[in-house]
Amino acid sequence: MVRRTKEDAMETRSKLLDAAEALFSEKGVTQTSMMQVAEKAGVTRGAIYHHFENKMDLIESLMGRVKLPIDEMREQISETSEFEILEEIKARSKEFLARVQNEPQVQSLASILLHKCEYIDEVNPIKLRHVSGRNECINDVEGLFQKAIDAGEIAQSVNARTAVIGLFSLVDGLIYNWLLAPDFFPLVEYGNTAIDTYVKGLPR
Amino acid sequence: MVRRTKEDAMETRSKLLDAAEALFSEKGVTQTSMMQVAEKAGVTRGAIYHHFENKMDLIESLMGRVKLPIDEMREQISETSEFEILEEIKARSKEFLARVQNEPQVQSLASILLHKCEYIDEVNPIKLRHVSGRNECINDVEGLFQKAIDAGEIAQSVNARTAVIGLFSLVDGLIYNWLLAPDFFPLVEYGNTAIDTYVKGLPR
DNA sequence: TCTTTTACATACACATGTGCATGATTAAAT
DNA sequence: ATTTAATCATGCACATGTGTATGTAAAAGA
Repeated sequence: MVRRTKEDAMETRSKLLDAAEALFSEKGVTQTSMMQVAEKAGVTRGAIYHHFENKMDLIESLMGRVKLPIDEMREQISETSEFEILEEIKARSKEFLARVQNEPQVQSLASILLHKCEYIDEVNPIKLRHVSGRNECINDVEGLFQKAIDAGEIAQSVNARTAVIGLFSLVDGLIYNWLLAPDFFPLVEYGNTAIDTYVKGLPR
Repeated sequence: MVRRTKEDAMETRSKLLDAAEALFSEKGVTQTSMMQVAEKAGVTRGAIYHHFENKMDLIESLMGRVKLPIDEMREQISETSEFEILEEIKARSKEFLARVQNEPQVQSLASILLHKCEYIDEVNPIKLRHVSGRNECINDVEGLFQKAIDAGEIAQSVNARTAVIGLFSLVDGLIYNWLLAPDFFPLVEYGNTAIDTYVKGLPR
């Protein structure tokens, strides 16, 4: 194969990431070999090891090129207003579900994160990205809940941290179960109802 | 090694299952080799292939020897009463959480199911056990919610199926996140509050 | 134009895992 | 007491995957 231009190189890199993303989300991370990724991308293994150090590095690049819903949620929350905070929280949570359902790439990455990889040790970049992003977002939303408490939208008896973890678990669980069998229920429709139900159940 | 009695054989079989359970939940299914399982059990690979066909069969036996919370939930639901149905649902859900938190073996299996294996194809016995048990349980609890609607405990506007899926997703999400980092929050305490909040939010 | 470097392809060495066949010893059956 | 069969241990063949070293042709740089 001849040497390509720099733009061509970026294209092969992109094709490699696309191939890996598709194969990982379809067959699982450990069940996919570098050989298969290369074949799907139309190159040889040599190309992969030129662009990436190893499979771990490939995964990191794969996760890094997309802004996941959890990251977007944090940005939007930082510019939230002082009124109708609970409505804000609900809206952000619903957008989260919508992105997973409607954006194929987000769906693939979520599938990899939730079902197609093994969380082995703390060094695993997949787990790191998942957990760190989650923890920071939980802290942010906990702040929102506290503001809602201070503003009197919900009762003083509510513990902000408990409320966040319940909400996040609900969202995670919805996505988890939906990805397990997407035909089983409509994510956004059922999910939005569940979010409304949960928030409505918080003591006033 | 000398030939042992039949009881000894069952003990080695049991030791193999224990070793596999510990290693799988610790390092992941694919990252654990038959060699490592054998070593941990104090035997050689030959012993494994005498008792089990392959790794898949080993996993099936491992999952089969324990009654998971979801199975117990179904049994208890079948003998439920006609009154205070919502309380019944809440109680069963909380028991579910409590078993995961308090019983080490249940915790290990839940960890394997949620974090330490890859859901590849439909033939995978792990996925099969997880999904089939869940679907049947969801159907049962859906019946319970319908009874609660008919009994006037919650409004006619509630869709039983939507309500179940929300509740199950909440429970799954709580366990999922707790297993990810058990020190992050107390499962039973926060989980019970979340369950109460969700059920309380259902329209009356 | 000449040199260097990039972007891969090719090939090799090595490690690891699986499945099975075979062997050895003794409990269990007759 | 003899035979059978179970319970493992041992060893081999085979496949698969990884990482790297090397080769090569063209783009990039001087």
